[in-house]
This record gives sequence, C-alpha cells and structure tokens, in this order.
Amino acid sequence: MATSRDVARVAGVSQSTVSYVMSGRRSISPETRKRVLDAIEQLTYQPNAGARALASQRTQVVGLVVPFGPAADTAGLLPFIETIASCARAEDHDVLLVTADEGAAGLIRLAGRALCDAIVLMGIGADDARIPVAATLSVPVILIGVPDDSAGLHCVDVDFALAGALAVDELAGLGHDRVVLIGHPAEVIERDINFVRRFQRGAAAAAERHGIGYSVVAPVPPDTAGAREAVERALEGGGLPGIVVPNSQAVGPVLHALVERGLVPGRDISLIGLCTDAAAEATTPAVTNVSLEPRDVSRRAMEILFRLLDRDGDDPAQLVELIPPRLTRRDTTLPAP
Amino acid sequence: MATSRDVARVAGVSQSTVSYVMSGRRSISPETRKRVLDAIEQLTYQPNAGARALASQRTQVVGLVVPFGPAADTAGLLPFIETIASCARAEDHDVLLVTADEGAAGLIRLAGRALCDAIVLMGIGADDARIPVAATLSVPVILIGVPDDSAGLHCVDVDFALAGALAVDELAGLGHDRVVLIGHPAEVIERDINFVRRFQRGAAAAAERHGIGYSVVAPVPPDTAGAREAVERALEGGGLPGIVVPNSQAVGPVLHALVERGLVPGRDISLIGLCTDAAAEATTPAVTNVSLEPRDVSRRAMEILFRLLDRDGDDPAQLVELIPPRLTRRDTTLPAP
DNA sequence: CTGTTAGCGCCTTCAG
DNA sequence: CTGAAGGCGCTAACAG
Repeated sequence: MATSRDVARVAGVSQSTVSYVMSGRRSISPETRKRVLDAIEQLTYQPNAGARALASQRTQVVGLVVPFGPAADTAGLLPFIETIASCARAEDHDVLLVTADEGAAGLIRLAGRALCDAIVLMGIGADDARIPVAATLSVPVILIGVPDDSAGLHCVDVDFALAGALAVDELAGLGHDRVVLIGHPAEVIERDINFVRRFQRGAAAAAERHGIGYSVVAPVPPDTAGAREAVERALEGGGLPGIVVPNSQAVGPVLHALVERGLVPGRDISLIGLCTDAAAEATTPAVTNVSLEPRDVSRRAMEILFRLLDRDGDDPAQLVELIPPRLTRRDTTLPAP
Repeated sequence: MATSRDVARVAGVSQSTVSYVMSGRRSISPETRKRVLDAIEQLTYQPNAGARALASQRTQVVGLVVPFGPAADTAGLLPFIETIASCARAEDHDVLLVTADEGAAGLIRLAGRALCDAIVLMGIGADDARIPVAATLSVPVILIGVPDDSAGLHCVDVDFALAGALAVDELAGLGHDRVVLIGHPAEVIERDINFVRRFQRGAAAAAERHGIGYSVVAPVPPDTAGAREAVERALEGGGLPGIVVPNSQAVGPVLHALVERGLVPGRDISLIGLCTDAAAEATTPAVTNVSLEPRDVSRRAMEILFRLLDRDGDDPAQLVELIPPRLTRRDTTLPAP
C-alpha cells in the first residue's frame, strides 16, 4: 500500500508537499501540484486514516449511538441512520455505529479513545443517565430527542406538542366534541421518552382551547387484540370521538378494529395518525396524519453538529430546536363540515 | 487526555510495560501489573485508536456496507445491522457504516485508507459490480447474499430455494392442486437480486415434484391496489390455489385483499408468507410463514469474518453458506386434511 | 513557493 | 521480567 512518501519520491518532492497538496493548506505551484497529483493517481495513493487522525487530532468520524435493543422503534430508525450517514459523507466524514446497550460507557469509549470527532445520541429518555456523561465529553454531542435536562447540550426533535395540537385542532374543526388518544406502547412509556408527555400536553391544551373532551387510552400493544380493546375503551364515552393514534405501529390495527365494528374511518369517524407520510400512505385507507419527518430532524442535527465542529462558525443560539410537523388530510377524517 | 506515557510515569515503569500490560503479550510481575492497572484507573486512561491502528496495523473496526437508498428493504435491514454491531462488539470491534451509494469506491476507500480490518457487504445483486473490486481488496470481505459469481469471496444467505420448497410442500400437503407466488416488488426484481430466482426455482421444482400447478404474479406493489390486482390474477386460474407471498411488505395487503373478496385465509384458502417470525405474528390473522432469520444469517457472517481475521483459524471450507429457513404453521393455512 | 523537522501515541523488536 | 529505541504515516510548525 502506497504511502505519501512513495508519492513524494515519484513526484520528486518532499513528503510534506504531498501533504499540502492534499490539504490545500498552502499554495503550491501548478507544476509541482500536477506532478504530485499524477503520482497520487499512478500509485492510487490514499492517506492512512489512523496516521492522519494521530497527527491531526481529527478522525473525520461521527459516532452514532442508536437505541437498538428490546425497546427499539423497530423500523422508524432507518431513515435517521440513513440521513445521518449521508449528511456525514457530504462533509467527508464517516459514521461509527454504536448501540445504546453500552450505555454511558459507549460514549466514554468513543470520546476517550478518539474514535470520533463528534457524537449523535438517539433514543433519549426524559431522565437519561447518559446526558450528564455526554456533557463532560471532549467532543461535541447532539441529542436527537429532548431530555428534561439537556445539561447544556444541543437537542433536535420533532415539536410533539405542536403535533398534538395540530391533530386536535383538526378534529375539533371537523366537529368532534371529544378526542381520544389511543396511546403509545408500554415500552415507550416505561422508558419515559419525553415525547409522550409533550404530545399529550399539546393535545390536551388544544382540546381545552376548543372546549372539547380529552382522554387517553394507553398502553396499547400494537396488535389486533390490543387495538380492539383500545377502540372499545375509546368508544365508551359515547358519541363519536375523534381518534388520535400517536404510534405508527398501532395505526393499522386500530383502523382494522374500527372497521370490524362497522365504523368506517372517513365516513363515520375520524382518525389521525402520528407517523411518516410514507407510513400514512401505506395503510388502507390512507390515514390522515401528522408527519414526523425523521430526515428533517436528522439533517438539522447534522447541520448543528458540523457547525459545532467548525470552530469559526458560531454555536447555534438555541439549545433546543423543535422541527414543526405538518398535518396532511387523507382518507380517514370526516369531510369538512 | 492521558497517554500511555502518563500512565508509565505514574506507575513508575516504562511506557512499553504499559503497552504489554494492556495487550498481555508478555508476562508481567503481579506487582508492576497492579501498579500499572492502578495508574490506568486513576488517570482513566484509554488507548488512542488512531495511534494503535497506526502502530499495529489493525483498526478493530468492521466496515458495513448497507443497501440504503431507493431500493432499500425499508425495515428488514435493522436486524442485520443490529446483530452485526453486537457481534462486532463481542469481539472488541466497532462498526463503520457506509451506504451502498458510494458503490465500489466505498470499498476502495474503506480498505485503501485502512479505515477497517474487514468488510461486510450487503444488498448483493446477481451481477454486482462491487464483487470483482471486493475480491481484490487487502481486507477480508463477507457477502450477505449470493451473487452469480462470488469471485472467491465468502457468502452467507438464507437458503431461498429451500424456502420455496418448504412453502410449496406444505401447500401440496394441504391438498391444494396449484400454487401461486404473489411475487416480489418491482424494485427487487429490477435490481436482480438473486434470491428471487432462487426462491422461484425452489418453489417450481417442488410443485413439479408434487405434480401441482405453479404460477407467478409479479411485480406486486406493496399497497392495497397492487394487492387487489395480484389477488385477482391469482384467483383467475380457477379453484382455490395455495398462495405464497415471498415479500414481507405485501403480506398484509394481500391478506386484506383476500378478506375483501370473502375468502378467509385459514378457512377458505391457504396463504404462506416469506418473512420473519415477528412479522408473521404481527399480521391479522397471524400468517403461516417460512422464516427468514436475519439474525442467524448475520451471526454466521460475523463468525466467518472473524475466522478470516484470525490468521491461525482455518478458512471456512465452504465459500457459500445457506442458512435453512423453517416453516411455522399459524392461522392462514387450511387445517391438515 | 518548497523542504526540513519534530512530534501525534502506541506497538514491538532488541538489549539487558 | 523490564527498559530503551525505532518506526507506523501523516500534519504542521519552522526555516529558508
């Protein structure tokens, strides 16, 4: 495997000149520059990442801590990972994947061994033991998700309170005089992910504003039986509530359970899901949804992270950035009155 | 950040002794050993990954090339990634994630810059341009998936031919006199992933063995309309065929479309899906399935990879390893006659 | 504009 | 059983 010294020899220059040609950190005459580039091509030279990291103190790697394991959001994770990887590559960085089961130790390892220049931390709990550790690391950290106390770390997330409000506003506008949240799965509630509360708070506040009823059915196992029972309980209050399902997994089963009872969403009753647009379009019928956009959130997170890495760019002023979701009317809400 | 020299100074030994204590590559007296370990703890020393890689020529990193992008298997990927990450950690390695859109250049980068010691390559096409490149790299490569020509590289995959046979055997045993494959989505066929053909070949051969009819409906968009039309065409042949859906995404919609037509799977007709057990249990009703086990495949792939990395272990004899799937009877196949 | 030089932090042979 | 020393390949002062 060729080294920069080999390149230097072939090009008839000093090794440091090769380095400078590659980094562009000082001006090089067109001729030598060309000789070096030719030699690089001829030898198919590529710089050794370890050596470069050692000398420059920068790895060009972003550590990504993903919430795999039992409580993983079994599918919703991929768009995050994909977007983060592609944003990283766009800035000439790679992504080192670490699973959350290492806990805070994983963070310490990433930073302590200089495996990466920056860390993206996902699956944030309301009271996450990793946050205080993350705050002391020698590398910038961005959280995807918002803990109760972010300890001075930057966070990005969907504005779940707004999401709740959007859903309830829509249902109130359609004439429903009460709304029911067919809630999050047990595991999410147990892990005390903050967005559950944020969503519910936003929804409840909106309901109050509109002077309509508000209740929650949770937890809901995302299967047929769980959905049936949840629907049962949702309908108990009498009348025809507007239903909100803030749980991708449960949207399908809930739709099903309604149809089973002879209630056709979009004709007899309204249902709004909290899920990506792609997921919303895949159900039958397509569900009116408030969209989470993992790609937008990830992109913004990476923007902030790279701003943090550039010493000359100012730190983003806001510590917590909430990406506004949007509501898209599809086939499961009543026609406008 | 503490270095091994700091540790050496605190412990009152030479720097190389620190190194030997950590690697265990030569015997150290219990006392010095303890002094060193204490110093390490006191300084919370962690070795610098770049320096170690530079000196030892080993990065302790596995490169993972995933088929993100338009044609990604939108959810089925996660279990692979998760298992690969956890197997890597079990061998004290990390995972560097690279997306397939870099193509062969990504492989060259991974190996050429010494970013990793080994590569796992996923999303293998029947005639994949990356294979010949991968075969020339300076690091071991394992393919998850089987190309037409593996160029001497090791591969692991599900035994799709056996999967097809299992499904058809079961349907024949239940008395169906013809089977219909409601096939793979267009994108998979276009990319010419090998397993489509392998599955169909296995299924067709089994049908012939049993002397029953065999036909394929494809491509099938994994949505309601696509499923409806596919079911329509599947039923055209007359009688009640046994249906096989070798496409996780399509199982739900196809079930739906059948029910819409008044055909209850498990009572009026048989349907077998090709999907993970988890996915099979999540449908309504739970679908009899031939299971793909991404975790088993990934685990085996990592076993082989680490065998390839240990110079003393012999290379696995077989270049291509096919993991046998298994059929689990659930609620969408007719009771045994 | 270019070359020389001193490390970056660790591994590993060689001496003792 | 331990130390000293050279080098892994590159970056970034420091000299011209």
